[in-house]
Amino acid sequence: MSQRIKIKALLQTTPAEQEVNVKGWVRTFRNNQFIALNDGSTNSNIQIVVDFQNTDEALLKRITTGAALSVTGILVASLGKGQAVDVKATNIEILGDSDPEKYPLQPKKHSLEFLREIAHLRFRTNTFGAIFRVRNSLAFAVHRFFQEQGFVYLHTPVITASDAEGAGEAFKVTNLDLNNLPRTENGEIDYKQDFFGRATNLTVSGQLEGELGAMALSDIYTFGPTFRAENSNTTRHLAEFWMIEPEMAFYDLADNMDLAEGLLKYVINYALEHNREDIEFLTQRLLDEEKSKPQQERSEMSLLEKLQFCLNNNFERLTYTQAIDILKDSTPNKKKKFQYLIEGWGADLQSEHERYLVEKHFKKPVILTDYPKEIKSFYMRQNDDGKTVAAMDILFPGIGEIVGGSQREERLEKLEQRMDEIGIPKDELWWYLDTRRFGGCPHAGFGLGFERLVLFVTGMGNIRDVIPFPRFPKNAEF
RNA sequence: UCCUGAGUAGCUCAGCCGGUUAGAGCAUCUGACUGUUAAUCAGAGGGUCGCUGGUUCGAGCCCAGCCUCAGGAGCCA
Repeated sequence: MSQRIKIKALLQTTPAEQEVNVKGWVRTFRNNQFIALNDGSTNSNIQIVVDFQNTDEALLKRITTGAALSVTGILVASLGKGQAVDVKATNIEILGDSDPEKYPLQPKKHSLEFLREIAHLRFRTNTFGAIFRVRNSLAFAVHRFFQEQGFVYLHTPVITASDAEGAGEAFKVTNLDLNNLPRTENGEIDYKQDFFGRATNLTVSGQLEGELGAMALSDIYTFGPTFRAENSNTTRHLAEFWMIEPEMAFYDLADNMDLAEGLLKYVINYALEHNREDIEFLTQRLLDEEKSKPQQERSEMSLLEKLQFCLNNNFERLTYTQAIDILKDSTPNKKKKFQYLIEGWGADLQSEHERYLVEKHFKKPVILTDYPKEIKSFYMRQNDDGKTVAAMDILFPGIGEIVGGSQREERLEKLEQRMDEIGIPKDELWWYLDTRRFGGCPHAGFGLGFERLVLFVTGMGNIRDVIPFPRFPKNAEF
């Protein structure tokens, strides 16, 4: 028997009456004669032609939507119009039956909400097949980008003890008997008796540990899961998500921005080159979806055009102060259309303001820099004006903040002074401060939310649809 | 967590002013057809109307609480 060939390769093979073997899952079985078989290597199916008059009827009955088959047959030019080649089956083996009365996927359009409830099977749809092949390419491209530039992939811990980073609510990690918690004399939980001898949690960011690596290896990046116990119920947040966090010694803020912009363009370009078919499918999916919307709500560019536009244009770089000036003079601010009106310098920007800048004013990705220190983290380098820090946020259309980064404060005194002001315990972060004591140097880094990147490249609207098994409040199924 | 909307067949949805036996399309099953492209044609089966309580002679429909989902906001990546 012939060796199995994947459908992606088979579809590119010239038919010459050769025998082939394909394995995959039935998408549809039409007319008792035509099987659309898919193995996930591509969204396209191979059409299997069954000689139903000379095939056992019991076998035909078992060729149902979702069943796993091994088909051996002859590769021929198709007589039909929908495809170039067919496999004329000579032997069909049912590897796994699929009860059609119970199998939830039908050969029809399903809502994303329904598919989210059957996340274990949604990979078998065209949309999710495309999404997860694109996600795979983007992940691979991230590694390639950094590896090509000599960055070291550093694994930072998933379990951490520091609760001092201020990056959001953390999930507690404990081994204690929750029904019988040991208490101290004051009645507090006695974590000394816990597994690590202290309170621990799942990491909310690998940045601080990443900086330690950069202070020896020069350029490092992390790429791993991150956890936030925030009760966030939005299309842009997950309780478990993947983050890419590079840290670079001897980089300033401008170097940092160049790297981030370069990374985003590199990985988008990689996906366009390697997942053209999937991105074209997702582009069409979006166009079909928008047909039901009124004209004014439809996007000006298709997904494909948006991605290409992103590659061919420089991201707009401006300071927070410049952004405030633009927003203050903007029509929605003057006409009081913003829910939060921009009155002056110092206010945090709301989603509506970021959207205005990115989607209405500049109509391209925007990098905002030099925010007021009050609204940013303690580790960001203070600028000479005494008011702002060397921070940068990259804002993408439809997504909002996709990257958040900064030049890090390398001056021990300035860092300690800021920690005191905000009330961050210096003793807990003694190891972090040590890097400023022993050979501290200018350095910078950023965090890129991987799912937000996948959201942008696939054109999907809900972050829960671009990670295989999303974790969010009230949901940890699968 | 807050605001808004939704929850009726496996899926997508309709259901009038509270009134008799809750409907459609698709899917499924049975049969016909056999080069189909979400095949087509004919027929059949399929319901705890999210849950709990209340109002009423009578509730899918009204009221209260809860649960879940979606969109927006906050937190952020």
